[in-house]
Amino acid sequence: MHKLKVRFAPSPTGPLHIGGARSALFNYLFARHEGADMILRIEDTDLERSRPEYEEEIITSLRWLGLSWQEGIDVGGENGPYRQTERLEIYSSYARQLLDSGQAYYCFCSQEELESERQALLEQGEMPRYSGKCRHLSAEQRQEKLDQGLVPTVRFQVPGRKLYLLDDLVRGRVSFESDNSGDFIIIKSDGLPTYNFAVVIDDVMMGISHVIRAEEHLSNTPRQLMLYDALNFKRPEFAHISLILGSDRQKMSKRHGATSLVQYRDMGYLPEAMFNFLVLMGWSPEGEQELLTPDEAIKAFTLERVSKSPAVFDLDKLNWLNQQYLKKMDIPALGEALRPFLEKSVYSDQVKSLGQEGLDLLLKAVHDRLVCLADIEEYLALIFSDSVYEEAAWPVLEQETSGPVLHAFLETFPDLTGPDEAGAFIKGLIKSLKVKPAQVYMPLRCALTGRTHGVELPYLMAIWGREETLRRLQATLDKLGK
RNA sequence: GGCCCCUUGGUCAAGCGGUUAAGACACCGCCCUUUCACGGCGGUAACAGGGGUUCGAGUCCCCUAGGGGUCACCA
Repeated sequence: MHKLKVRFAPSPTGPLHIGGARSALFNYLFARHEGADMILRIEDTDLERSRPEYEEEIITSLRWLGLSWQEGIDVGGENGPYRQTERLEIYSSYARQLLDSGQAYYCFCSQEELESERQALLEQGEMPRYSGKCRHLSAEQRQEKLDQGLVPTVRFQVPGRKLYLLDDLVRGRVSFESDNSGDFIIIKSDGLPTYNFAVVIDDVMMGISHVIRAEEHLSNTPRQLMLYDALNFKRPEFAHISLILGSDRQKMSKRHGATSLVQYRDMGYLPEAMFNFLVLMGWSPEGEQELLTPDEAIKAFTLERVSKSPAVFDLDKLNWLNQQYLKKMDIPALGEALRPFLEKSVYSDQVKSLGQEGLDLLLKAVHDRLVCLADIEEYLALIFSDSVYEEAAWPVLEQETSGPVLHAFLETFPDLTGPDEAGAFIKGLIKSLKVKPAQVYMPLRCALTGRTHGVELPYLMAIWGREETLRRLQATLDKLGK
């Protein structure tokens, strides 16, 4: 029994998409669970759209997620090269083989020609597929075209009336009729292979045992099966996992918000949370566990438990997961994770002036409330900029009991050293004034921040110190005219 | 339109012939913390429809409807 092997084979035509990340992740989980190897291959045969910087970005994204692979573009391996544009001789030699055995032929039809044929068929209500008119060109005709300077494509000759069966590891048995597909191009006029051709050859040459990919490739699979047969290749196992949809049940796209992994990273989602979230999209472990470490996911992952139906991307759940992971961090780790966000903040200078002690206070104050790291900015605004009063703050401030409370605070608030003292002071105030806690906390909060929600007041006071705390209070009192 | 796939609460989902149809997110309520939040407890809410098969169907089969994917010299 050969060692099992999987691959993730993105096109460097854009940043790594959520869906692509999930495909990569499932390959990774399968590989780790089975003790298989994983390959990272770059499918860059679309010269127009492929860009080296996307290749970099995709690798960065995969690493950020915590994935690793044994062979591939950046780590090497004995089945390279791992970039398709560096394997062109391989594809041509197999194309040659199909040409020689009569299973493929040169096609001289121009793109304009093909387009108008397609339109004509469409108008007749027929389905658009290649007519096969270059199929039977004689050697002379072929030479004539070549002499005219026409550059041909190579088309695979699809066998007629043949049933192709696929026993997909997640979808079960799927069958296709060969007649539904016209002769398709395997080598483009620029000499590069098309996806369906290159993917088959690479998967075989690289010893891939399991092709785990998104469902959008399911209807490509019959064409690939034809190629496996024509080339006398042994087929790998296939597993087509369902798509991730936007909230309107359409394929995820820009208008659904952030779709790439780096965007989520930059918003301050933790890789562990993203990993956990993605694992739960289209797969579930036995039992009721929702929070999974990578090792737990690896241990539990099997293709049998992969869902057939598409999953809608649920930002609420991601947020919840992220918050869970954030809360699990200790203060130093949180500070570390938050550092880039603090550095690029408009309040970065104020944060620096806080010193280590003040920073720790700040971290403790926001620890339980952050949903994602980028949220820190709104808390920094709360602390470092003048109050922006929200509508709901005024009724609180205008309550009958609020005036006396605020004045009492103003007159007796001491110079203090930490949040515990500040908390004790507030409690004392409640006692001496004989009012309900809410009648002290809420007006104070509104007076100091202009908001009805926010971090713990004692922490705020400790961070500000006496002078700043009272200045804020006075500013609000001035506004109230009291 | 042809072909292919999918269909359990708003969302993720468990279920693989017999269950009061789990759990999680979101939402709502209560409690805790003498504030907001965090946390705890509880609640609302689902087998797309119709035929079969079976003693018995969310689970198996067929049809209908809905959704999605794909039909490129893109992958």
